[in-house]
Amino acid sequence: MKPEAIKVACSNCNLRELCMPMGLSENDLERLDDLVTTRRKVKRGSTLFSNGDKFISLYAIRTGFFKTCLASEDGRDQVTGFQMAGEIIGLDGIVNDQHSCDAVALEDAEVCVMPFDRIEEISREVTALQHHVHKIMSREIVREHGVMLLLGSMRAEERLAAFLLNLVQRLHSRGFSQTELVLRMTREEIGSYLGLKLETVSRTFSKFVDDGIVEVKQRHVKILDTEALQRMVNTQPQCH
Amino acid sequence: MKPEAIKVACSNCNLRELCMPMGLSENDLERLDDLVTTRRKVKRGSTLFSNGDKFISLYAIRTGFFKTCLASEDGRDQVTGFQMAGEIIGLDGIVNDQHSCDAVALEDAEVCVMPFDRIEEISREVTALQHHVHKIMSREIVREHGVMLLLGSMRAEERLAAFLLNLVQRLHSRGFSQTELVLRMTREEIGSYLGLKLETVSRTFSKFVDDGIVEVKQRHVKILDTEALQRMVNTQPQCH
DNA sequence: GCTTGAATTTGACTTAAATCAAATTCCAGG
DNA sequence: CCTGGAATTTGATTTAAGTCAAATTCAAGC
Repeated sequence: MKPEAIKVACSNCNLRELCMPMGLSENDLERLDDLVTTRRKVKRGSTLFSNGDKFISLYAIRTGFFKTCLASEDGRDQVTGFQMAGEIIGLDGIVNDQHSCDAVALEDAEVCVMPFDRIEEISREVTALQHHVHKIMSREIVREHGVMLLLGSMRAEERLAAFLLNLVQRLHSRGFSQTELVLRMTREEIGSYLGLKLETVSRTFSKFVDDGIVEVKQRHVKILDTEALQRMVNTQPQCH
Repeated sequence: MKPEAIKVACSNCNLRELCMPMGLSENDLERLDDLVTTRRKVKRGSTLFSNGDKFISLYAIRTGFFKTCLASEDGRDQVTGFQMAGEIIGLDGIVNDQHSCDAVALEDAEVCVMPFDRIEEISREVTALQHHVHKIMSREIVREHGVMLLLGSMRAEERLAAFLLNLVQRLHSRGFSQTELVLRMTREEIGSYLGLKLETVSRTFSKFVDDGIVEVKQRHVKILDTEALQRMVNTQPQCH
């Protein structure tokens, strides 16, 4: 059987509660199955879409891990987010009918391709989907507000603490450990996301290790003191 | 005649091309007039909505100037954006049915109140509106990407240059000067948005004045050398 | 199992921006 | 018109993070 022939069905996808609206009728669920036309595999290191590409579809990540990044002409580079299974990628393309960032797979990945005109079409009929799409976009806006807070007002340690907590929290809601994780990205990519140089990221990891807050073995991180990380994020740098 | 009795009509609002979809039939235009239930005046310094408020409506700014800001419990504060006439505010509230930031008027303002359930209802019937809503949200996502780039990788001068260029550009598209503007916000608010302290903002303004790039008289700014500002933003700090 | 280049860590030093402090300017309200 | 508090500017100093450099570890491909 050729890969394309495999029946793609959201209705029995195990990520449904992550990427699809809940509490739908049988009938609505069937309509949603029409959303995904195909699946697409993306090899580690290659791009799902690039800045300037025509925008046609949103993508639901089935497996794998992505980064999205902005690269301005002059060589400035900014990772704008890391996305994992169940998350939706490509929203940046809607405004101008073309993507405005690159989506790069940080490990072999597979995505569900959802043509946006279909999303809009079915949204008009299935209210729950319509609302869900709005929520997904709003969630992304709120997430970015959080990143702005991080970049605009936190110190290096606080940024890395917030980053680690965010990652484990998302992994945990996908059934993984609350305390252990494998980083899919380099120190440089973490740095780009957090507005820090890779050396600073490395040093901050080392400091956390010294303080007994985490164990780090390469990309393996074990969090020993979650509360210490939370205190860092929630506590305003002491005003003496 | 009581204020509420004034007929609210998007169909002949002079901001239509800014906040509403283009190229609608007569019929569709009439439907859109149902979007705005009331208008609301917001005095300078008071809030349109606050973090935690129940989310009911989006707001189209008719007149005035707003800032949106995040205030975490610990006193950290981050201005996430400045909004002017024709822009839509409140998108952050959709995900969790409550607002996650404060919207504060920086000058006396008036907004069109658009209950979100109506927006969704009419979106189902008027395709152009549906698509327009998606574009507005996507635009906000892309704008925030730009802010992340700014906060994550630019130096103070570059940030302020980008900020000024963005402001005049938006003002210009509303019919104002390309070179002169009145800042509606304090140095501290600019600093919060740009991830800088107010002293740094002030110093950077002074430097621009010394360099003959702008004239600054309090909140009045006259841009003398737009290209110099653009070069700052577009040029990666020299790698020697 | 080597080898080679990439990723990471660590150290020494520099620097941009923060901090602290004081002077000045500007309005808004009496 | 005056006055007091907020906003802004400017200076002196400190500091967190960046830069440059070198050593080390790791992992992929031969």
